Amino acid sequence: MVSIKQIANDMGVSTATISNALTGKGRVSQELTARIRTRADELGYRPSTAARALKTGQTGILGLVMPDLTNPLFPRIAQTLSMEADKRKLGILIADSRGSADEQTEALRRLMDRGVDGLIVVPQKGTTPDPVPVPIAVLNTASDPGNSVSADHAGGGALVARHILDIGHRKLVILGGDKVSEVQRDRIAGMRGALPSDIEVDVFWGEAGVELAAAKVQAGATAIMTTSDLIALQVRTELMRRQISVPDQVSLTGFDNMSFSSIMHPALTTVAQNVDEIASRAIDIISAKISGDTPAQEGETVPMRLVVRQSTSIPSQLLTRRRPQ
Amino acid sequence: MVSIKQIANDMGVSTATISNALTGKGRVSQELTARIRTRADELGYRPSTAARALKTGQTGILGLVMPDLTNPLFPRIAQTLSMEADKRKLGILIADSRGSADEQTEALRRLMDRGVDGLIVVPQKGTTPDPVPVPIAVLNTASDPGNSVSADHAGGGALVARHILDIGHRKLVILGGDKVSEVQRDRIAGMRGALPSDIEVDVFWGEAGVELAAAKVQAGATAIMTTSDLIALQVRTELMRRQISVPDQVSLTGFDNMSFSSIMHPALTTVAQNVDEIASRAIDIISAKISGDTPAQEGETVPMRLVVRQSTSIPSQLLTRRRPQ
DNA sequence: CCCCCTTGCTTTAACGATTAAGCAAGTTAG
DNA sequence: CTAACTTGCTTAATCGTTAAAGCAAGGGGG
Repeated sequence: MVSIKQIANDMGVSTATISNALTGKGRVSQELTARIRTRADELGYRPSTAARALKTGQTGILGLVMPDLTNPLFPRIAQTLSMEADKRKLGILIADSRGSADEQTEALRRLMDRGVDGLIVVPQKGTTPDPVPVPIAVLNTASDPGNSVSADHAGGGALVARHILDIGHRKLVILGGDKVSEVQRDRIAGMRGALPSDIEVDVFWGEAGVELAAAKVQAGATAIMTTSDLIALQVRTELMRRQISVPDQVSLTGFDNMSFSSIMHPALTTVAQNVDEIASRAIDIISAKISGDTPAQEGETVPMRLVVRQSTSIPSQLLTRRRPQ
Repeated sequence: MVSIKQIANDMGVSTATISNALTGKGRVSQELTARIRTRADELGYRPSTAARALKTGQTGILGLVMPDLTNPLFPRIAQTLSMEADKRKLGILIADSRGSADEQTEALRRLMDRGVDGLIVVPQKGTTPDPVPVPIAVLNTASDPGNSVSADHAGGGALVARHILDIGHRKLVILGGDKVSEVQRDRIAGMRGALPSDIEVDVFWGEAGVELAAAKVQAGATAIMTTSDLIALQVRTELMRRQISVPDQVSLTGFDNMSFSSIMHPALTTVAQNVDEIASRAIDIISAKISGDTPAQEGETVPMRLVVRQSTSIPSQLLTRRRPQ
């Protein structure tokens, strides 16, 4: 590995001048700067991040903590984050907070020990990450007071609920996955908030809820809104078992626009997060905090987008009533 | 941040002794070592990875390069890798080689610049990562001469083909996603290798292949084997459009046992990778290489596992022929 | 003509750890 | 009793970079 010292010897100048020329700081003549740059390239000089980190106290590394790396959203977040980080010459060190809040604390500690300049944390459901001595951006949901940026989950819930109302459904089921998740609670709160009080609606949770929801359809409900595409797919399978057709007999919606939701049958109406925008803002926020600025937009949410596909349609009663006319 | 120097001053000994006591090297009395350890804990001492990296030339960081972080397998690889790495006190820096071979080279360079001790690379389809001056483990497939560890994709193909044969299918379709992918080519080679020569089989590729495969079913084929659950789901949707039922009229198989394959309808017969084992071996190999040892098992494959679900069954001709008896 | 400022470079001291070499005291062997 | 070794510590150099401070030479203002 060629160091600044070797370039200095090679060119007969001091290491300080090399450093100044390469970083653009200090005072070095244009001509010498150019020569140094050229020579450094020729020699294949690559600055030692370790030395730089030691001297400046900055590693140029961001820590990313996720509750479960197998979360289907993780890849998309990781990818956008990684691109945005590249642009700013930052690296991304990942850590899995696997299941527990304790593991989350452990993960934070490990990343801190590695000297990360900042942290991006998607908290465990129902937890608040411990305070840390480095800048942190929290990706959760608006109702979390520590939230730095997130999708407007409540708004997304409202979007899908209004869609279901608009096409004529009046007897609905809402199905959530995990009551502990603030995100899912916000989604459901958004749905409920968009429904007038004369709409009949049941809310179920978890695995057991899948059957309850299907049963409710047999008792007259015409639409099931879930908080996740994965749950929607499960419901779809249960409905199939009971020979209830989607969307003819019941409309079905998901959340998050996962890979399979456009290719399953029927293609699933869902609500998409603008993951790019969220990741990009997260990096903006954390970068600003690292530079000591007050980040603009901290705490704001990013609108969600309704993706209407074939799993939702006008309730069959309306159709049959309409047809005779 | 408390440094070794401060502990040294605090306790009236030299920094070398602190370092020796804490790392277990050199010669320090048991008693003093214990005292130093205690005091270091009290003061909340955390070694500076930057200083250590600078002096020793080792960062304790592994680079993970994937062709597409949104690849559904990525989360599982990342998670297991991250757990195994934790055990060995290693960190994982991620990089996306987004699409092109050039980007892959770029990603490698970025990670190298950060001083990673080793690299784990899932190469871009049809490419070989450039040679790098650090230990590298390649996760691809057996037919890649540079492969360090991977699932036995050909073996997996053979497993699923034999299953289809066993239950009585004689006219088959194989459907691949991308001809450029060595992984998919190996899977298909494995399928074909397991089929006797009197079996009728067509091989199609890509988007267009989905319709061709469905058409072939209408022309008498009774089973479709795909190289990915995602493709299988697409086929399933196309079959539904043509009112061909799975598995009554045609059996369908996927690959990779993705999140949705157990909950779609019908639940998909597929072939699962032992991702844990692969990730764990990858870390073993890279760790061995970093320590200068020759890794055991390099180049070996990990067996795949057939997961039989409802999407495959005895061909209907056999059933109808059998029933009258 | 002298003082002061600017420019362009060098000197020097860090950052926090590791590690080879050194040294004093105590131990063992012959 | 002395030479040689062991034990337990210290000294000092080093990894590669940055940055404050210093200094010589040239230029401009009064």
